Amino acid sequence: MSSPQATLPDDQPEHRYNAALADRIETAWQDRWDADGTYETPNPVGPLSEGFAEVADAKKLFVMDMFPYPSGAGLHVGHPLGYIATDVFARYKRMTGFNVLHTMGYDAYGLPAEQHAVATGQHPLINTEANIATMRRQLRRLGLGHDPRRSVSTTDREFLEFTQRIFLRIFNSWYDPTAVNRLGGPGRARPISELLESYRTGGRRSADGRPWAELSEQEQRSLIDAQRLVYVADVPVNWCPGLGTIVANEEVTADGRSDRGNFPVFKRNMRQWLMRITAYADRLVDDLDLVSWPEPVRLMQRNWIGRSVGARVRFTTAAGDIEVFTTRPDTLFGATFMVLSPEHPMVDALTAESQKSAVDAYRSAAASKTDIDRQDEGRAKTGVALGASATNPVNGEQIPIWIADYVLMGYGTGAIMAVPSGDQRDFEFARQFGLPIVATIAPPQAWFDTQGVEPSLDTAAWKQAYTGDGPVVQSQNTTLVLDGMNKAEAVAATITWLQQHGHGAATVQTKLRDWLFSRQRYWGEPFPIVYDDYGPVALPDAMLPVDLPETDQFAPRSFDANDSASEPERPLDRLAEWKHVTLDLGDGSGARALVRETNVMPQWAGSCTYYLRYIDPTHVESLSVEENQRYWMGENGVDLYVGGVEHAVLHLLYSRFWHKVLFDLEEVHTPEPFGRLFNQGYIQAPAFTDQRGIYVEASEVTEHGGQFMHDGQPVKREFGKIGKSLKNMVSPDEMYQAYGADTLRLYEMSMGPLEQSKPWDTRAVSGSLRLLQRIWRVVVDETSGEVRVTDAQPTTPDLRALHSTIAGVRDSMDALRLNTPIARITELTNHLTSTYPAGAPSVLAEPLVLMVAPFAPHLAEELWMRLGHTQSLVREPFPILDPSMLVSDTVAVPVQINGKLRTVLTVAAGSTGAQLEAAALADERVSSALVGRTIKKVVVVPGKMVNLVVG
RNA sequence: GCCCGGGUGGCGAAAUGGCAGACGCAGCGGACUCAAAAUCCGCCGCCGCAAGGCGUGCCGGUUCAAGUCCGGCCCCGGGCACCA
Repeated sequence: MSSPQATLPDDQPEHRYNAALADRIETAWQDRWDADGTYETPNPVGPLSEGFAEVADAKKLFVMDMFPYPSGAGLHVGHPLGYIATDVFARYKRMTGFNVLHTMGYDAYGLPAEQHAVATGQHPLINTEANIATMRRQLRRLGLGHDPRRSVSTTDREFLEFTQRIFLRIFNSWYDPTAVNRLGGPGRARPISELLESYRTGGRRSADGRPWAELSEQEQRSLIDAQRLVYVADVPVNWCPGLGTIVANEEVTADGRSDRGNFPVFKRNMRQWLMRITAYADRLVDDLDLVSWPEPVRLMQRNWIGRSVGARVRFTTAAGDIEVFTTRPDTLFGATFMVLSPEHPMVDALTAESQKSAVDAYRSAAASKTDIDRQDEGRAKTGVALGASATNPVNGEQIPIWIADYVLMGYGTGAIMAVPSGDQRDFEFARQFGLPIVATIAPPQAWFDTQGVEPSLDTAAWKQAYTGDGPVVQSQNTTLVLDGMNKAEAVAATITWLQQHGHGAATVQTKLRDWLFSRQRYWGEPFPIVYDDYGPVALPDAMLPVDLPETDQFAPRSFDANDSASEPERPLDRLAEWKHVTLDLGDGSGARALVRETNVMPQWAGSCTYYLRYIDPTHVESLSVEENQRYWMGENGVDLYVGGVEHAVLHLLYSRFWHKVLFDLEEVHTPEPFGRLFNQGYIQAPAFTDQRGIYVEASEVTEHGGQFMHDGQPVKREFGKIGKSLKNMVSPDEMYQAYGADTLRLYEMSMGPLEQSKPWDTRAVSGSLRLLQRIWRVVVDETSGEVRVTDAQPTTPDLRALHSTIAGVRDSMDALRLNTPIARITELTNHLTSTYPAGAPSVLAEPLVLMVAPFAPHLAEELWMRLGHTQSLVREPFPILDPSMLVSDTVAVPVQINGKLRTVLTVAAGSTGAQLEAAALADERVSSALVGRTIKKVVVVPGKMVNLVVG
């Protein structure tokens, strides 16, 4: 693509606003802002409280960006989109009287730094700190108004201590579903000491009913540990011996191998740390009503948690009870068979001798199938009968038990009752294998009509299952009569009956699973946990932080790639002196030999609660100072949180979970961390592929007559997310050099709606530079450098232009519609430059400068100073709208005939409907169009429009 | 297949149900200049000499009036994978 004009001709006016001048202005103002502490925001109390008295009456505003991972590649122009938007918003809010907290941190634990360390043998901290320094430089050059004192990294020692401290709060808690929480709803986390006390005093007993005192120490510890919000359990994971770590589903290829290294991956159970996020499933769903977030994100979280209300039903078999989960207990009389997942633990016990070989074959076929294979199978149902039956609790019928891979072990109980008349998958399965289909809900006439089928309860003619509502039929026994009820009534009646007869109970099922919290890596937060003979023990807060020990071996131990039984050996396992310690935990046991936990926390840990660090960045004695936290979090938490939609589920769900635990423990005081969320779009850029389909460096591609060429060869243009992988990076550094930071800021904000993805076009940046040049010329003479504003009085059209701009800008800022205010500012600028080519009245130039300040702060500060002000404009009041200035003597009123525009009348403001109608009819273009036609109706909206309906 | 977005000039985009295309990029014409750059002035949806007609993915509907509301479909982007 064409490269930006880095230099401009030599003979341009000496004081023209160009890249070189912008660079001088921007650098100077950045230095002055730093020196003056312009963006330092005071806390109510503590070390950062200086100056708070001056803003004590202002409203607070806490603005946050999703903090970045400090990548080695530095920034590209896609990164700052959200950062500029929050900065524009924060600057606008400062100018409208808010005390604004805005800073930026770094989410610096993570895999790329570890892999770099493995490759180079250099400690990841060295590389991480260098990357942070680069990003800080690039962001500072952008002129972001961040409080530098609050800029933290998750790897800072104080931050590490903070993260470990929160971990211990969660570890030392359990979830009491019967307790009333601070919002008055059911369920809250309570200190583990209260659970212990309840056992000690006899309020609770072990599962087998023995009192606390009769339990062994091991039994006591296990009983408590099993109920913590952080616990150890065997869970199915993707174990990759070749890498020596567990890998995520998305890192496993379709043929069951690791993304990196292409090693085999084995699904097996392994002891892992988990966080009990499922305890909060209901509140995580319900409290989405408390936040103003984009509806799609709330929907994604609801779907991810996947709450469905239904019942558990027990079916008896010769080998014991099988429990199923169903959302449709009302259709129980239509359950004509049962399907287990191939991995269900009771399959072996239920399989008849005659079916053994078929079942084994099906099971191994299902196990070896990849997701891709299953997908290719399309809709055809497969399965094998076990040769056993179960008793349907409502009618005593013996129904056959099958296994099929459409039933998943990971959801519900891994077993379903199949109701083919009311579930399409069960219907297809029944048709495939000739199983009975019994209708229990009578479909309406309309349904049969759309099917083209004669209405009948004889399902032989049905083409598909009926999943809708309708009167229940064929559903009664001696103690339960559902016939005639609707769906909701029948669900309730069935659940009551199941409970009374001991066959089941109402339950809520979620898709959400507990959060796997341990990683077999080096570059993460160590757990503040040691083990004694009975299990894990929390370190006391006074022993925090647990620092990462020094080493130069950062990779986990890898094993023979096929050794599926191998056990992970983590980097910290090799550090025997660190791992084996003698400590006095202060619990009365004295100094004793203990073993440290050698897993580390996942990268999510650091991003869960970093907003609390921004509030009190140096504080370590507790999570934060309550007065500061209550001030900044207010009623609704962070006032604006901006980031990419890719974090819609995981980060935001984990963060909400931790916050809710801390809320229950009265460490924080809002039910939700982020009151308002905004997702910015991506910046996309052209990317080019050669004839082999390989990406080529986009900056080296040239265009000749509509044909894109690279290295003499034609290449194909695509569009994609800007970045390294598509070789279409555009660095902000290039933009600073060619245009200046203010132009880059203005361009990114003017590209289009913030939430939309949009293509980068370096050529179009010049339009933003030209606007800033015109604003510059409103104030400064390009040749002499003299300030050229005048004392002239503004005219009525001037004031109308000014105030319509004020109205347009103010209207859009709160909603983060940041592209249209720039258009309004452009209009005002064009009005001033064409009306006053030799210098505009200062009463117009000053508000123009103030309005552009959030977008182009350096330029605005410079002009403000040249206009004679000695104070920074950062806290100068934003121009205020005088609505009377928008009132005009005349208005333009469109006249339509049959809805089509015919003319526009200029009439006196406040004309009545009758006057408008008369004026319209008197218009020549209207009357000529009306020749030979009759007016049937006249619609007049006074001040707005006239529409003549003619025959 | 399901869920979530989105389809408006050559391009990025504006538009509380009330003048479609504000503002900008690119382009075209003119002024200034020896020339160019910069700047300034003007043009710039499509068809048509014009009058006028047609235009917001497609087909219908509601309305005096639809880019906007309703129903159905098509295409593009993102997410999920038989969730009982």
